[in-house]
Amino acid sequence: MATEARPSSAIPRQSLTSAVADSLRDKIIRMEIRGGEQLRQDAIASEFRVSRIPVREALRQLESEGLITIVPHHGAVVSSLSPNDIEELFEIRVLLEREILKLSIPGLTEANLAQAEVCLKEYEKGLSRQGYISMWGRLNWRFHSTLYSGANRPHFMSIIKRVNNNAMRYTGLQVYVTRGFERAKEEHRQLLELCRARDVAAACELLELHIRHAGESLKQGLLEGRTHVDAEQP
Amino acid sequence: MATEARPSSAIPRQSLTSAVADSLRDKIIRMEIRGGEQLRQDAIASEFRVSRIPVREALRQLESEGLITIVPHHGAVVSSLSPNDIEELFEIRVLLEREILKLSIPGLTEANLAQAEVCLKEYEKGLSRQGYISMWGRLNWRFHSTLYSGANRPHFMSIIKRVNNNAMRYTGLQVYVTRGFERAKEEHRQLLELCRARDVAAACELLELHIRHAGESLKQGLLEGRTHVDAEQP
DNA sequence: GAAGGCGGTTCTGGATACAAGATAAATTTT
DNA sequence: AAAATTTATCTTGTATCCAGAACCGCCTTC
Repeated sequence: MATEARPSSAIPRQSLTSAVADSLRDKIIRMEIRGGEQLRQDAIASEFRVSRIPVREALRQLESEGLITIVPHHGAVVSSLSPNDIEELFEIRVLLEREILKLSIPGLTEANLAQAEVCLKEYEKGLSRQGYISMWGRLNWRFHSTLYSGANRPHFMSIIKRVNNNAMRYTGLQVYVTRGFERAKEEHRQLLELCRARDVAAACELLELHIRHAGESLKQGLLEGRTHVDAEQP
Repeated sequence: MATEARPSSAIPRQSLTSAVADSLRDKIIRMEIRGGEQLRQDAIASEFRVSRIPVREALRQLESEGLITIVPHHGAVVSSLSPNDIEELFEIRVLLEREILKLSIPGLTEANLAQAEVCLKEYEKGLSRQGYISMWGRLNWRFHSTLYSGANRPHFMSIIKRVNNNAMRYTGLQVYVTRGFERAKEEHRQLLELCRARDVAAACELLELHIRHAGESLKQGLLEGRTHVDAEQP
């Protein structure tokens, strides 16, 4: 019987590997662990009060999600993205999310729209609190994915989620740097209204602008060196 | 057992985990392991003459690549795709590959074009042999990825590769069922010529048709239930 | 004094061993 | 004899342990 030795970072009931993976992913996305940082298996293991086995499996998973890079016999490093990478990720976002929104709008139910509305409402409350950046990222994803749910395209969603995960720590940053809350909020509301009106063309157009502009300003921020994101390696 | 190995080390070089992952991925794509089939850790481990640790890590990796599904305490199952899944994957392929081809053509070098030419030449030789289905898949990917290499978009490529991996076992099937070799070969040659002529619009158009038609006929094949093709098993 | 070996330390990679959950089978009970 | 329960067995999940590679400092040597 395993001692219920109150672990400091409590791991939920699922498999330890998944729990560790989720927790690490979260920390990376929240930028609690920065790009370029080394991930020591032993440190992570003892932090979560587990052995290194689940940690290693989690690292493998995160690697194939593109969040970290594993160099054989040297360890795992949180991958940091160059401005070019960022630009590319946002190109992909535009392409995929425009398409899925187009496919989704005809299938959106009232329940979906209401749920998106709830997300917007939660913005109001959550944004002033301390962890607002990560909160913003999470809400942002919930809002977008809700709008896409009418398409019923699980593979699309899986890829989009992955791309978003990779970009999210930087978008959070971008919002922080440019104080873009209000603008994003406004765009989201407009977007929801266009979806509600089933105006596919206008909604897709707005979404594209929304994503593209975010990408642009983020890339600018990176280029201006306002964050010491490591340069791309050889 | 495709492992040409002396007792001790079944897999040379790189980390065992990566090697196991590569080998398993290959077997799944070649349909040497069918959709729905259970993957027993112990069996895989003893097949490769390794312990279960690298196997488990490899399975995690394959899971996040979408090739298998891991059910906690129950094991890993090769995921099989429904006709709807297939259709969706091909939608994604059209979207991404059209875009990347557009981005790539201006940047294609003579070396790239020559390499694509080589792929086409190898078709001629390879296609009559026994393992032609997997050979076809591999060549197909090499040809396409060569044509996309001018875009310099690693993230695009990574996603496209992943989607292709998921669809590839079925495309092999489709080619087999419809005897589509000749048509595909012809389309590939046309595509190469259009790229050589830097005719972006026509090339993208042809690529879209190429992918879309493959998807359509494959979906048809699946719906007709002609899914039992014995892969090349000596 | 600088370059290059040389040993100790640390970390990752892999294997064996053990615990726990799940499935199948056999036994008991009604 | 059928259903339910318990037991047996198999498979997965996790921990502990060992081997080997990379890093660091020291020392030797030219």
